[in-house]
Amino acid sequence: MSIRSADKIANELEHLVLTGQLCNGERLDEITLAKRFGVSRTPVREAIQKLATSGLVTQEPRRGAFVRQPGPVELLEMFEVMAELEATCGRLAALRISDDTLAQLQLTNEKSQTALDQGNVDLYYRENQTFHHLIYHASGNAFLESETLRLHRRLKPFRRLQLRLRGRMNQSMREHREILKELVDGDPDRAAAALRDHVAIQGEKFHHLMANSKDMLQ
Amino acid sequence: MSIRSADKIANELEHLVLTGQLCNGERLDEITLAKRFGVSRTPVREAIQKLATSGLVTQEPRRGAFVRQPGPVELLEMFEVMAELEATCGRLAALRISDDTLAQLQLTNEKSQTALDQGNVDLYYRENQTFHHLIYHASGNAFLESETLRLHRRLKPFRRLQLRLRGRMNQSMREHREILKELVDGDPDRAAAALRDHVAIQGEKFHHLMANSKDMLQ
DNA sequence: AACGATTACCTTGTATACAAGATGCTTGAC
DNA sequence: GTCAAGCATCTTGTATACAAGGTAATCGTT
Repeated sequence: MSIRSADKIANELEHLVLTGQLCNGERLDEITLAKRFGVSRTPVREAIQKLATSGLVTQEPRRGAFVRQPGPVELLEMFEVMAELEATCGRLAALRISDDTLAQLQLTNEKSQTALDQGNVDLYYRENQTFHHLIYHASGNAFLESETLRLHRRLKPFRRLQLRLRGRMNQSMREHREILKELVDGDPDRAAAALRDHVAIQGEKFHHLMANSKDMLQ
Repeated sequence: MSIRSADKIANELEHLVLTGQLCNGERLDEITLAKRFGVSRTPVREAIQKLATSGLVTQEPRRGAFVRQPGPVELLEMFEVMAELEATCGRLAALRISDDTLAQLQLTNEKSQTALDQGNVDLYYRENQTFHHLIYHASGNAFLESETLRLHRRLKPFRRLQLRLRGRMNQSMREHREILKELVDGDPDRAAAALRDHVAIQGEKFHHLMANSKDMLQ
């Protein structure tokens, strides 16, 4: 963790946006935030600009920064890209993954199954995340890993929602086992396809969610 | 163009880094840069932080920001990701591209051929860029387009070098024609493969360049 | 003479002061 | 009563002042 209060504030703000405590379109008032965090405007400004470059807020000159939640179209686009990035991770991982990492994936899947049996969504969610992160890392491409992590992080709040759909956790679990199987077999194309489908389905499920409650994220 | 001098300075600095006028490891002194641009430290700081989030410089607390050119390994990793992103653009474009855009691609390729015949590397480079950007856009996924453009921009200085290798322009031209053919045919997998190979070759060529002149980028 | 500690200076990080543009309210005219 | 113009106020953008930590040089000791 950095010492810079600007960085701490950036993380705080990011969390507030991602968890929806700062709603879409809301203006980030520098003075208000400065008071809230007990600092001057300077670190707040730096934090806001950091969020701006990662796309969580838009800046209009002399008017301020506004929270910018992606709309339905952009979200689907992001899931589409996410699917491809994960597919790529899977393709490379199939070629490069170590036995040790395969064992970790196996263990993670077993824990996921336990969580599923208990109906523990939060635990499943965490194990699910571990599963994916292990694959990113197993790609052996640190740049790919960081870029994929970045988008994963960005989609986190939306990804989480769809897990609560009826039967989605079961389906997700089956997909994870399929993915692991392809990685064990070392088949790059099939691993890529399994991961692409797995993530694409998340996008579709999310689409369904949106169709049913348009204003959910407002 | 933004009015904010911070943004202008960020663009200036980015250009200086990408063109190598600010060398790897060099420290970005806020005071020096402020004098150089005729402003105070504030906009310079904001500009530096913008570069930091895009990975062109690293920041060490209380020590400053340092230019960070990617090393050989990271560059190859970036080319690997670039190849996949472009492949994805190609896959989607094969399904979604309009006749109008196909015509533009055709025109661009003809101009490229002219440039090649004249041995005009700069012109070929520009037409090459247009060709790729058209495909990004034709993917119909604005998020994918912007992410791909971002990485394209980041790799620009390295991509450019390999065009000067003997025979590379001719090979590149053939690959472009192949890509266009697959897009006309509307075959997503073949279009994706053609683009992936095209970019992967750039990475390989670049690898050769590096092997021959290790200190080229210092 | 070499090594270490202390100190002075320099740089970054933060706070505050100032400048300039945008918003919104008030006031006046129709 | 309504609309518009002007002005007050508020916010952002920039400059400067202050605080704190890091670097390096110097001085003292062994």
